Amino acid sequence: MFQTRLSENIPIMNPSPSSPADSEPSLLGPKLSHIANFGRSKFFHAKTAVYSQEDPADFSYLVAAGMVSTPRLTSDGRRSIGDFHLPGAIFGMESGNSYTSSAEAMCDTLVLCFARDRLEDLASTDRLVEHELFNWYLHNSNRTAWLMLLLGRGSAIEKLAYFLLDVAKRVPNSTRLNLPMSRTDIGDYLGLSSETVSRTFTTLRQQGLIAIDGHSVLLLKPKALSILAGS
Amino acid sequence: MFQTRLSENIPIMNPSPSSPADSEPSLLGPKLSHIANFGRSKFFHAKTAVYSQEDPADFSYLVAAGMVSTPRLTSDGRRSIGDFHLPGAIFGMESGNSYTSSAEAMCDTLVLCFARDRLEDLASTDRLVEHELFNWYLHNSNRTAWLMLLLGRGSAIEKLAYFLLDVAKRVPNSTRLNLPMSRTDIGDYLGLSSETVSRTFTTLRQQGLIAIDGHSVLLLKPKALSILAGS
DNA sequence: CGCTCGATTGATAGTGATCAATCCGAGTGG
DNA sequence: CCACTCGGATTGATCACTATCAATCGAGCG
Repeated sequence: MFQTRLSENIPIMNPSPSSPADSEPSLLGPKLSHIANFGRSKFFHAKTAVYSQEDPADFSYLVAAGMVSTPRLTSDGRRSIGDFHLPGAIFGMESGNSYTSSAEAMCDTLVLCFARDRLEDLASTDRLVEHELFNWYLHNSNRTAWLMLLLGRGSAIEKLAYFLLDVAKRVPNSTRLNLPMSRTDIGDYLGLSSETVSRTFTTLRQQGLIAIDGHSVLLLKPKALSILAGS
Repeated sequence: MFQTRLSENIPIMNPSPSSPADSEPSLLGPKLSHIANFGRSKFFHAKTAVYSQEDPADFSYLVAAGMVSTPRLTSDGRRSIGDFHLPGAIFGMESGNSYTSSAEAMCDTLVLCFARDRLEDLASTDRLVEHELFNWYLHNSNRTAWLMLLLGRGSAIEKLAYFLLDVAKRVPNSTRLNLPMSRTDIGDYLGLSSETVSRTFTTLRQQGLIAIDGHSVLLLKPKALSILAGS
């Protein structure tokens, strides 16, 4: 039984609604609802690993509820988080035979699991699967392009403003965000030290743009934040 | 006639060799040789635009010879180059209806051109096309993940060492690289100012790792460079 | 020959990393 | 129920790196 307390404010993905294939792309990104039909659900407690870097990449995953991060370690000990995957996001697809990052549940998390060869077969035979996957990748490459600009050129405050708005965009109806990850995790995502993340949060709080209560962040002035974020 | 002087040392893509579909992925990345059969060739002189940011994204492109950069401008005037596309690379695929970056030929460049709807039809009907496209995207998301780590955490010298090796990896048999782009372009790719790029080049030269002659760079100690790049 | 644009080099300042010292909250055991 | 502990968060002080401003150089070109 999966009756575990899921992190509040992390919405459950709407379970495979019979929506038409070419529904307009929502703010949450292209839906993977058709693909979802073929997954096997699997539950992970907070702070447990879904898989580890270098493991054979035999499965891909779709987040149904919760949050998964994909941290990557370099030989010299530096750490980078590829993304924080929210409900509706797919992760764990690799071009090589082993995972190039690990994946861990940030909070209690439910995922759908796909055997790699089976998903490849599906994509070859089921046009809808292929379509959803490809749309997802196109959408994501767009997101990462802006993130790269931010990583290379953005200041700490711009990075954090962007981060908050980006998360807000991906969870529906929410100016109150639950951020179960640590400051270090956010820093490893944005290319900042945990101290700078902390300092920048307080700056935003002092400017009245956000309110912080533990791991819950209230966006008080989203418009001002989006000006800071530069779009 | 396209008998124009192409930038030296920028190799022509091997024109659709009748290699099997599942040939091992080379260092240059997955081949798009099957897709190439369906493109219409088009030539661009150095420093001319293939398309502009905001234009309707009706075509995708495959580089046959030369080099194309995809710079992106923010509302506040900052600039970021998504990638330098070398022979064999595909660019201009968008999830939305308009290009989110522009594209310009760095040197005299030959591309193959694909109408968007036609390529989508092809991907739906031709399994090989779908396979090549998807492999290409998986391969690329891997590359961008490492680039993001570099952008967020790397020092100027690490970034430049990585950049040189990355280009070298994508052109065959070459420790002598032709870099037709400006220092500013390299900086906008790596998140550095043009001055820092220049200074870092001289540092690498003074350390005997590279030799510079105009826009041609000779990699004298690739091994030392790869240690610097951290992989 | 002189113009122009990019590259290089120099000097300075700003931003964020780093090192270090509390602080806080949750979990633990008495 | 309360002291204790431990990991993460916050705040402070300092330093290194790179952006920025500025000057010079050099090559290509009219």
